Amino acid sequence: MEKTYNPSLIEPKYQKLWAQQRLFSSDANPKNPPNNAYCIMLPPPNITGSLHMGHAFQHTIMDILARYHRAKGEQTLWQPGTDHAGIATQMVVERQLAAEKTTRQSLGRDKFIDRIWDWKQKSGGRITTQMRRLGASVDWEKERFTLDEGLSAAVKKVFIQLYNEGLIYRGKRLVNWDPILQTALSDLEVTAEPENGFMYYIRYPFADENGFMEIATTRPETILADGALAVNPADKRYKNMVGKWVKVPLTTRKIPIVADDYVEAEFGTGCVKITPAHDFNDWEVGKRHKMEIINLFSVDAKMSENAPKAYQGLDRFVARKQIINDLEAAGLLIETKPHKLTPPRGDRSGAILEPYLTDQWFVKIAPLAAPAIAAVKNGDIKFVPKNWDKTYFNWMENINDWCISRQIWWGHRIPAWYDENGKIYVADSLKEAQNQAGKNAKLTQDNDVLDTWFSSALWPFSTLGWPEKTADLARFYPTNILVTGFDIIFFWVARMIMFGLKFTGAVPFTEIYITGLIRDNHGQKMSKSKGNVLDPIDLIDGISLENLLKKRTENMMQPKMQAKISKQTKAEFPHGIPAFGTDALRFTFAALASFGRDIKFDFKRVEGYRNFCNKLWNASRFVIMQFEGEKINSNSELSVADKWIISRLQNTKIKVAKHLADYRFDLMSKELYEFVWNDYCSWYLELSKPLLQNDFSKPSSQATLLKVLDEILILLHPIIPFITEEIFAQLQILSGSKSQSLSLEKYPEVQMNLISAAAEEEIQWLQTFTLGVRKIRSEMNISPAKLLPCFVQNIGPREQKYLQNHTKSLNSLAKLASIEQLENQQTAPESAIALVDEMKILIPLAGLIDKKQEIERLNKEIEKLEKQKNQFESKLNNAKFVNSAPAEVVEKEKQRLAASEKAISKLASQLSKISNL
RNA sequence: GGGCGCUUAGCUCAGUUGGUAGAGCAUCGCCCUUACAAGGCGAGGGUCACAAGUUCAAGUCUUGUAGCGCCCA
Repeated sequence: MEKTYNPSLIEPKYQKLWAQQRLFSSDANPKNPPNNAYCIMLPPPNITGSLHMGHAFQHTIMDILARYHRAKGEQTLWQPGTDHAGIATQMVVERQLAAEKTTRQSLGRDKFIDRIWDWKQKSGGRITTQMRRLGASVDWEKERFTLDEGLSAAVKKVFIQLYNEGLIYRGKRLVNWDPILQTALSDLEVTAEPENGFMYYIRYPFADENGFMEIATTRPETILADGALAVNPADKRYKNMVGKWVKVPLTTRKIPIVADDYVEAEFGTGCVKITPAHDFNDWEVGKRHKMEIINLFSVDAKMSENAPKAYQGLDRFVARKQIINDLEAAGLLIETKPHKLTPPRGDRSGAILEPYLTDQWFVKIAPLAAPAIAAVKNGDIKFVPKNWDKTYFNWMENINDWCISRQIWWGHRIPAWYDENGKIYVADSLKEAQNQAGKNAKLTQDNDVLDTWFSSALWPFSTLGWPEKTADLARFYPTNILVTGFDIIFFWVARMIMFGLKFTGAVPFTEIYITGLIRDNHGQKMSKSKGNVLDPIDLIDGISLENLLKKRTENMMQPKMQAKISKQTKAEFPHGIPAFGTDALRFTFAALASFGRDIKFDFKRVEGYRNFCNKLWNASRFVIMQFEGEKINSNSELSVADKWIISRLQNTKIKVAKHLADYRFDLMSKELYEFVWNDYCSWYLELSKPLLQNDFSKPSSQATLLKVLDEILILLHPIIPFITEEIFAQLQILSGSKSQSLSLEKYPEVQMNLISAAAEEEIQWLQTFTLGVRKIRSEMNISPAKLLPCFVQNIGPREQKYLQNHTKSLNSLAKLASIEQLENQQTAPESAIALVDEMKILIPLAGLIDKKQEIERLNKEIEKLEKQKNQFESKLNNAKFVNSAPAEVVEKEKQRLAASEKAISKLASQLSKISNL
């Protein structure tokens, strides 16, 4: 084996091996009845995307679960695939067309869609390639795409059924309209951040008398489509105005003043304009008061023919300027004040959205939401951590109908046809629609496609072959757990639950693990525009500062930021990023996976876990070196040290299993980290060294070294599959066996009979002994290489036995020249002292240790013990404590007091002894 | 405005039914000891945001205050 762990030599090997051997096929381990199946659905990544830290994090977690359950012998399917991402994908290809100075319109619908498929062929699914680098043990043979034939059939079936049940309807509604993409968006695709804008104060002259009403608005261009002015009915200022009419500025129209509770008297002037066609609230008010509805804009947010001639064809913001000028000229503009507002923007295009009146398709959501709420309330589905159910309920209980039509071309085309009279026929095919409409009807299909999330909502069962009754569906559905981020609870999770229950009658998954969001080391969201993005592949392979800078500052939307980003990057990564390897990155993700909602990612952590891999690597080297040319005898009698590490191993397995069951991957990885580094490497390997020198204890040490390492590898394999696979292969060479892969090894069971309290007590004694000597050595500045003589005194039968068992080990661990026993009445030489329970360890000062220093050290130690003693004493002197605390707690406290008193007296007598010398 | 959450060592975070506050990194010593300097041995470092309450006992339970954050409207 190489002296240093080098992931780049290991990882490609096993990536290939796993793929070639089809080790992660979900057809392995089948049993009938299918009571041992385990299934995770990969949240299908967007095909335009690439693997980011969030993916890598979630994929690591899913992989740990998949590998663990597979090793437990369950028939495991981790279902991969990608999402067609309607708008995002269409934008990518439209941008290419723009570069070629053409448009999708001039290309035509069919050619455009062909073009997207071409693009998908070439560069789509970049994430799936990267997933292989991460070691994701998905079943690639089952990979699906949301526009696959089968999945498309499922979408159609669902649409038709919902339509026939009246749960999908078409209607003229205000929707969030993106004037750049020229499509409707669902509520969830809208973002709103505070921005600087203006509040305009405007006069509306009364129609039949002198004077004005004054209103405040942030959108003066919509004046032209006003349906009324409104005031609060309780507002005394305007009591007499209700029912009067005003002239709409810059038009010839007149509108009434109405009273409506919606108006807040304290806001602005207390009088607002109502524009039913261009504001969601106004739409409701308009309906209540039966107002005229004027649609002022065309699809690209320019003034339509419904606007006065002077403004027709103007962009909305140009029109706003013009209208303000005209109002001012007419003396109707009172003032303009700066104002913070939160305009709705499209999450893809960034355009300010228009509430826009169009015909759209909607899912009537309330009847679907009710059972989906119940499923979580009654525990059929559990959120992990539990608190997320509140977020879910909060949204589900206030849910609006879902606008599912999009005016784009890439996606599932809506299976609806219209005849000349506009009558709708929803059907599986044109032929079927024609059957419904009659031979003579001339049918045209709806141009729109469905929201991408409509097909993703079917993912857990459509990927398994639904609506066909496939074996996979029977075996793997309902799936076991969904792993995803809280940002898509509404977009995706809730909709899967609704559709899953509706169409399969069962929940799509029984647990939902909500991961935190990976942020940078300052807690900032990672984003291209902030220039703080880390690419998981760069952490694996490493990247030079130069390339990192290039990556972070290339194609910036705001070139201003470039200098700042360069500076930050140089400060954080002065030498770029070293290659840490996949395993180190995966271990880091596991260690970070606590239940917090934000995860600050510091690349220093990766370094630490890379070091852990190196530690494991070198420990394995040590083990392998102990066997060169030797047979392993696994039937020899175990030493106490052997029993101890095997006992510790059982405890570790118990804890690992518990943490996995609780989805506490952070605690799971910490447990393994500590066991491997502390118990196995720091103590057991060191303990084994003298035992390996002795022909009697050697065979059991060899066997134990190997057995424990072997189990360590299997336990760690779900987290760090590559390095463990490589070490396993090395051990295979040693033992001459020929297992194909570590991932086929059975997960080790806990063996309760191997837990030995006696061995744990004995080794703990040995550890305390060793630490006591080391502490003296270090505090007295004695070289680690110097072998020290040592006396022990006040020895009971237990100590007698332990000393007999471990003299060699103690000599080796504590670097002692000798351990001599003194009778209690014998006087020891002038010494530094350490205690192991009742027993004294004495290290003679002679020439090595400064007396003054030892006095100081003892004083410090006694002071510390006194402090503790006082705490125990004051507790025990408190009658209330003694009377009300459980007896065992009181007893424990008494023991602590006694122990500290004994220790103090021993140290104090030693102190006086050497002080008097 | 409604909902959810956070505040523990310099930094990043654990902390089980309340019972002597922990880890990694960073810091400071001493060591190239034959698995590992990506390492070994040892050390220092905390009024658990603040206040009140419940309790024999509060980082942990309750209420309030301050600061920060996210989601929804």
